[in-house]
Amino acid sequence: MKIISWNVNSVRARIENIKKYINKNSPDILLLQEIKTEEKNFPYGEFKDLGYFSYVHGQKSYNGVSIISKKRLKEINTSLPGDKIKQSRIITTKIKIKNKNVNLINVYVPNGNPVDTEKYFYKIKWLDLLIKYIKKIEKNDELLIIAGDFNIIPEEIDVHTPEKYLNDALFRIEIRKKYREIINLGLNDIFRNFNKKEENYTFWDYTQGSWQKNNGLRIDLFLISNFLINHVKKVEIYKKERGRIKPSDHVPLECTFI
DNA sequence: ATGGCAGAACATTTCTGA
Repeated sequence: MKIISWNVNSVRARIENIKKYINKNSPDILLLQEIKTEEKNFPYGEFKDLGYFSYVHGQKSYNGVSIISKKRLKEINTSLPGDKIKQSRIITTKIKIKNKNVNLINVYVPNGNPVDTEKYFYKIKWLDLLIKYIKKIEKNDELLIIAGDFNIIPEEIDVHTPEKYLNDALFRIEIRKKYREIINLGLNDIFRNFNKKEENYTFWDYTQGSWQKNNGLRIDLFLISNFLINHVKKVEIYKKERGRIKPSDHVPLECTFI
């Protein structure tokens, strides 16, 4: 089963690229972030024509997440318990892997810049609530796949110029500590189980020729429960998507389960 | 150097993003 995570930076602006990607790669489930539209304007028909069901947590202009799936899904949830701001940043469902129930969580974590502003404090709060949510699921002995745009650079090798990001909301020590808290709950940045090398990025800024210079960031991640590690066949960053006409600034991250 | 580019909308300007 191939699950992919992709911050598309507007599902409507990206629809032709997404359709081409689906036709070529045939993922079972797509976790999309930054769809930038409300449900009423979501291109349900385009996905239906390709044989997919769409589950959407939309918002006008900003944010928005969705799950696109070949199979019909159940138990869709679109809220992060305790979040009072209610931006559209999470959508979850339950799937089966190796006959076990797995909570599949699609996230678009707040960016948090500029630091020490309301936006930054919201990011901290949101991560705290996510940690609580994970703990609750684990208390019930259930498995987890959390994927999406984390807006966190896990380590120095995940950014082209770490020294420039020391006081950035994506890389500040305080934020990386929150990230470590999540990892310490028994989750694994599964891309790193397959690839330890630097310069593996999932995002390149539109400006300053970042793509041409490979000035990227690795901020899109699959975090999975320990039990699931042995059931992952492959994890790949589908980098070529960034070189297309009218690309998103993020590329798909693919995780294939046996 | 807070710019650069891209997308959406109360749209020819402002906001958000990372």
